[in-house]
Amino acid sequence: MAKKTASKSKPRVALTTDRVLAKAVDLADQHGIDALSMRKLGLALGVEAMSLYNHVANKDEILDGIVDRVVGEIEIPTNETDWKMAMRQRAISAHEVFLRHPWVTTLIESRIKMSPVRVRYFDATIGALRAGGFPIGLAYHAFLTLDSYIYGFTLHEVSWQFEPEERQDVAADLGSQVSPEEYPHIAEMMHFILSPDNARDQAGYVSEFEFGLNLILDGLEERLKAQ
Amino acid sequence: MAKKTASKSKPRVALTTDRVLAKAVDLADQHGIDALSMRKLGLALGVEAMSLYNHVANKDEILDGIVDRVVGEIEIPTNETDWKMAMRQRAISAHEVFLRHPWVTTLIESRIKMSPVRVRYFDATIGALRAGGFPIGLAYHAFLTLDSYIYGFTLHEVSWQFEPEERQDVAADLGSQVSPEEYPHIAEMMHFILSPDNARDQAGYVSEFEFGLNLILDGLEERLKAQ
DNA sequence: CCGTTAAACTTACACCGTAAGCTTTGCAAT
DNA sequence: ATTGCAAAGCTTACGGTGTAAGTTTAACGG
Repeated sequence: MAKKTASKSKPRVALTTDRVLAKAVDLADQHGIDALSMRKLGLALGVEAMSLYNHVANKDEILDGIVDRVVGEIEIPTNETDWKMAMRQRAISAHEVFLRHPWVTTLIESRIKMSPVRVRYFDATIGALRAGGFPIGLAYHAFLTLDSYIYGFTLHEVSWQFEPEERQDVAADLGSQVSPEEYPHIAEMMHFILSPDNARDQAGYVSEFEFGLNLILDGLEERLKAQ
Repeated sequence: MAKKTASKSKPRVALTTDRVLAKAVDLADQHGIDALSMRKLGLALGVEAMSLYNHVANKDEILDGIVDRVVGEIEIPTNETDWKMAMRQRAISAHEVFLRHPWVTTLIESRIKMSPVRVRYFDATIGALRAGGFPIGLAYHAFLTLDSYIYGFTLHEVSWQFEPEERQDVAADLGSQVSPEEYPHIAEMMHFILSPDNARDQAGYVSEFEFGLNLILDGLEERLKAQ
């Protein structure tokens, strides 16, 4: 009963790259990406910071890895539906995923490392457009336009997300700086945003996201027909 | 010749908040936003890091300040042209400014502090849309859609900007990972992007930016008519 | 039972933002 | 001209960061 089973105090549950990345996503989700440091990540895993380097090369690899994991959550277009439906589903899925992991939007564009996950995502998207009759040039433009909108909108959205009570403070702070005489249009817009008329569409930002999304999809359809 | 005019070695050219921010923009432009530290900024101004705190409260105030300066470079819509022209000019101006200061795109959405500069920018934009006949709700949606696209596209663009020789390496690296059999659409798209056919439109990304921009503007016009 | 080896830990370094306290500078009032 | 004082500089220090280098521990195959 000596060595083999002794000192059960530390079973050492075998760290893996996967467990490291999963915990990193957890921490980022809970405390924001800035709070993700090697020491804190180690702590959360019951390990010293330097031990992490046995499973990842450096912090950049962790950032690449967690972005990749999240991108993997986005539903990939299938060829079973028409291109417009496929693109809408993809956009909405991406939007949802990014809202679930708000820190990704600020990170994703700075992580240009290609990975199988992202390559597959790109390929499926372009493929759905090509299957819908888009020439390659138009498909490329369509992809760029859609993704720019998705990232841009979501980035905007997560940056301006406040807790309900916070929202009042922010509005008040803004209101104090913005005299309605000097900036009538801002005042009008703020009034509109905070009005029940606008709040009625329940999820708030959701319908706002879909406004631009539908607009772009309709526009693409037109460009496609004009070919 | 004693005290008063002696020791001319250090004229002490009087640091100001303005000089601090201007130099901060310079440093960010030259070496990226990550290289902007209080110590390096002080060094560039011939001053110790802590002296900066006599002119700015903290680093966040510097970040807010330099974003504000850059936003101030964007041309504000005037009421002399129709809304579509005004929006196009604003978008193109913003795009140019962001390319001049690539670090801003990653920073602007995390700096939600309102300032006179930004308030004026918002107000002028909404104002141009209202003057063009947009109801407030549609103006708000139009603003959100356009800005999402502008930020999203530019963010994408600055992240994927490479030096000419680098471009080859990246393409090669990507090519090695992407077998044309496995990912035919990616391969096709890469071929298209690198082809002279696409490179012909000189500035490359410019026409790509304007594709989506025109698409959105046309779509907004349609929505406006449908009112 | 022991040697190998993977994976943990420890220490150390250069950087970061900034709080607290000290020193110099230049102007205003005497 | 001298002095007083406030503004704006400097110095030191603390707790944080990523990670290079070296050391110890634990698990497993022979």
